Amino acid sequence: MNNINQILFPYVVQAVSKTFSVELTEQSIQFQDTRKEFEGDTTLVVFPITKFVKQGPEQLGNAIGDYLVQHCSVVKEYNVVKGFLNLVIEDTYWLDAFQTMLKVQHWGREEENSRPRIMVEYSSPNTNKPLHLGHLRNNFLGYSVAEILKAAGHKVTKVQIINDRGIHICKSMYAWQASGKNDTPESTGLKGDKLVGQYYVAFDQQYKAEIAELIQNGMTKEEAESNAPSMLAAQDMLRKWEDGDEAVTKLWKMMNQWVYAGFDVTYRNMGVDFDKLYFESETYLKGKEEVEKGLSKGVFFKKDDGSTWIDLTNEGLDEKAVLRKDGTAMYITQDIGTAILRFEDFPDTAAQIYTVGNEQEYHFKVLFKILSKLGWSQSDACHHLSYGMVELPEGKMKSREGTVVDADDLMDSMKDESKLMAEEQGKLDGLTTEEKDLTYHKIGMAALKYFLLRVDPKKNMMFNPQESIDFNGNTGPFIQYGYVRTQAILRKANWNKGGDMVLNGEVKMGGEERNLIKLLFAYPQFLSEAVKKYDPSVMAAFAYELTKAFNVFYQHCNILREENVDIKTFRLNLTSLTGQCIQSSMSLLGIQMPEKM
RNA sequence: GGCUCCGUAGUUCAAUGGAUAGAAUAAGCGUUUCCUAAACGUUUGAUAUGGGUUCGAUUCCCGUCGGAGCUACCA
Repeated sequence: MNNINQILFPYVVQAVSKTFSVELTEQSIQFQDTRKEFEGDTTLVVFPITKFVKQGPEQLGNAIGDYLVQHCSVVKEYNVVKGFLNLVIEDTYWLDAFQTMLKVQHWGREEENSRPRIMVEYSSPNTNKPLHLGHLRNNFLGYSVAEILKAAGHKVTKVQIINDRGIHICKSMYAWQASGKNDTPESTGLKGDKLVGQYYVAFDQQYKAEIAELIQNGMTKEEAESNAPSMLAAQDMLRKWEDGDEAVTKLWKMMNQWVYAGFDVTYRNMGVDFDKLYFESETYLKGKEEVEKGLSKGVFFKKDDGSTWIDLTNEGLDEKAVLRKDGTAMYITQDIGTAILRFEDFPDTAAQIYTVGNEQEYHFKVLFKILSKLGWSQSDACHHLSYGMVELPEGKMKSREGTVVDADDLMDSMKDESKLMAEEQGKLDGLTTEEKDLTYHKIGMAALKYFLLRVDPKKNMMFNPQESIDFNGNTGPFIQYGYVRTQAILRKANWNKGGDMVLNGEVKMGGEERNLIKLLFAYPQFLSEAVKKYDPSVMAAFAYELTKAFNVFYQHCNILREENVDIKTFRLNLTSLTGQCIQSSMSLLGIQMPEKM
């Protein structure tokens, strides 16, 4: 409910109480924004009230409207269409609201650190494969939700779990060693993650070939899969790694370094960062400990074969294994360890948000239940920020079929495209090469980030490499362009931010200005909805609506050419605040604004 | 088999149970002697299907059809 509706609420209650002697419940008073084809700023839906008052909707609407115009000073006039009471609010109300917004330091945002700490986990890629399109959605989402929570006043810690342990790492290590080539990122000129990824693929190919051969020699598929020499060698490596074998550990460290160095480049390009990293190689033992503790408390139980389980059948879930019969840790074991370690590292953490694909919804249900049974009450507030897949026209991305869209390549091509377009327009003449380059980057990333974030996170989305990313319409660059316009005007006016706002009552607002003020005033409502739903697309929609409203205003109202000084000042202030809010809301999506484009 | 999610213009996305289902793009037409036309205006075009609840259903419930995912001592 926005501010104006909060003001109106008691008057509506009064109106019904005084005219009909009926006390309304809170639920029966429903406001919504007035549709633009009708006159008004806000609309009371009358239907729910007809249940309490025996009157036709139109009659009732008129009665309430009359009362509001007489008793509530902000209501200027009203009209009733069917069961909808459209209320026109006085201009002075909006002008006052505008003044209030100008006085606030960062309009729309809450005071920093005024709300409890929330930990946001995102990214957490497999170290064997370079980052791809799906990771981009993950990273942009996680980063954006963290920024949104911050803007809403939360302390935020951005974390990532590095999956640097397990058989998959050993596969690449084995393949690298077996090739005997001693390739390094330096010797090949490849990014470290790309190089290691190649060896992971090489392993897979060799493994497949071995299986085929073994099957031909009479083995069943299952036998072949577990007896292929390369797999045996990788498993042997894993054992050695767990025993702390020096040579294996050294190789593991070296190859992990390569991957991280490669990822760092990609992260910098993406514009995301982390406050703290957790390494699976360091937390899985913690997980085992916590499971042992839970076992003695009776949270878990052992089966005859020695494996450890939890029974969640009473919670509507299944039994779930948490330790193998040989006592080794599983995926969920290390997640338990990591979660608890984080609660211990940051005792003021109210909740953890996990940005992980929706195929793991079951996993997180189980994890949160386990944490709760282990006595971590914060787990009730924990949230799996589940997002849908990014699909290609040919279906799912499959590395085997070469349909993986590489994150680095995609970001580069976005930048190239924005460069092409900018050069065609020639509006960046006069900037240095570095400035131009930065601008291309900002525009390309805006197109990509906005494309991935404007969609409801939980839904699968379609990405067509050839057609999807646009620079016109409902896109990042469109919004950037709106911002650039605001800045161009302010530059020409020699506008100092926070310059004196001299508004006298004579200022007559047009519909364009009014709409802009209404939207700006709604910023906090959009933000709180984005927080509630952990949904950046809410902010994307806000930035887009705001930019559209500004463009209409720009098209229809003179700003610099306005002769009346009061109106000109008013419009410059409006331009300034709009620019500020566009920048602010887009920064919540991790999108930066260029000064020119 | 069981469970979860999804199905909206040609296409990509919107819509706390509310008004004539919004945008963008594509296609057509128009706007620049004037603050950046990556803009603005305008025309055409959609709720998979059958029931139910409701004053009112894209939204909630049930069935059918279609798509995705989960249901590992994998991660």
